[in-house]
Amino acid sequence: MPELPEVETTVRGLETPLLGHRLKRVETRRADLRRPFPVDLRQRMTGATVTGLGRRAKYGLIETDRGDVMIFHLGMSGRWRIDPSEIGMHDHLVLETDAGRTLALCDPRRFGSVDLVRKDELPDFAPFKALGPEPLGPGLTGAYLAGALEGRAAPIKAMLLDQRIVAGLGNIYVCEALHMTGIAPPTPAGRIARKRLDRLVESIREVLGAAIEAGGSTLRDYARPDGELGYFAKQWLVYGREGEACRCGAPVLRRVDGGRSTFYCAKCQK
DNA sequence: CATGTGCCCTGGAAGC
DNA sequence: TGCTTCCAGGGCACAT
Repeated sequence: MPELPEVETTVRGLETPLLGHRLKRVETRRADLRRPFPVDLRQRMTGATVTGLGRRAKYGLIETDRGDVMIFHLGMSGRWRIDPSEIGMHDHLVLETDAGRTLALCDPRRFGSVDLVRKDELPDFAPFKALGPEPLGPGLTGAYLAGALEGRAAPIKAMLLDQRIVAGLGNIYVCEALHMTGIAPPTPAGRIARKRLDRLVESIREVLGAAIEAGGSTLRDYARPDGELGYFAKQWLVYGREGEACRCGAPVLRRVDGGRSTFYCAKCQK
């Protein structure tokens, strides 16, 4: 379930096996995910040493001493398997380090992607060009949101999922943040009072922060035999809880907008 | 430009 | 048990 917190946790989990290590083997096991793997991926990554790991929105970044950055997106079903007992049919990219560790990018639905760009050309990487501010960074403020949403008639839920407004929010945490703030998902984005936007920003930070913390705990025990990164504990208040009681006692409802489920409480969210 | 819709792909869960 | 249907964390192309 890769949203921003899981990508962040994944990137942190890659530090130990990758940071400072030389890649002695880089193998793609098919030609593409959402789009083709870079044709020179193997050539440019083999023999390179990983000098840094990072994240931008829901993209993970792996930097090498050659000035390259491998950018991965986990799509809907992607995850890195660490030291898998065997390589499976959905392990589409496999890295082996000088320490003998194996990392497999597993993505059954193949909605993910892998790109390779020069570090100094990162700002020109097309998918990054239009991204809005990081939700956990200094760029996301009530004032910024007020400006970005001014005059917009679209539902606040759709606006928060738009990566050009805020980069990295996904369906789960948008539902959770709107619930925490008490804003109804269909509310026209441009008509939300500034004060509520301030609180929305706080909720976004709180919800993401808690999820990253939970992911961190998951990470600490992820050294299970299969070495897989685990899933986050499902501690959501509305997401995936249709029919259950909200904290207020009213039922959690589900509606579908643009083909995606929205979970909310009609009593808490106005 | 702003907004809404459909599709990419597979597997797991629920329904019958 | 076995078959069918529904559903899913994202992003993008395309129509209006």
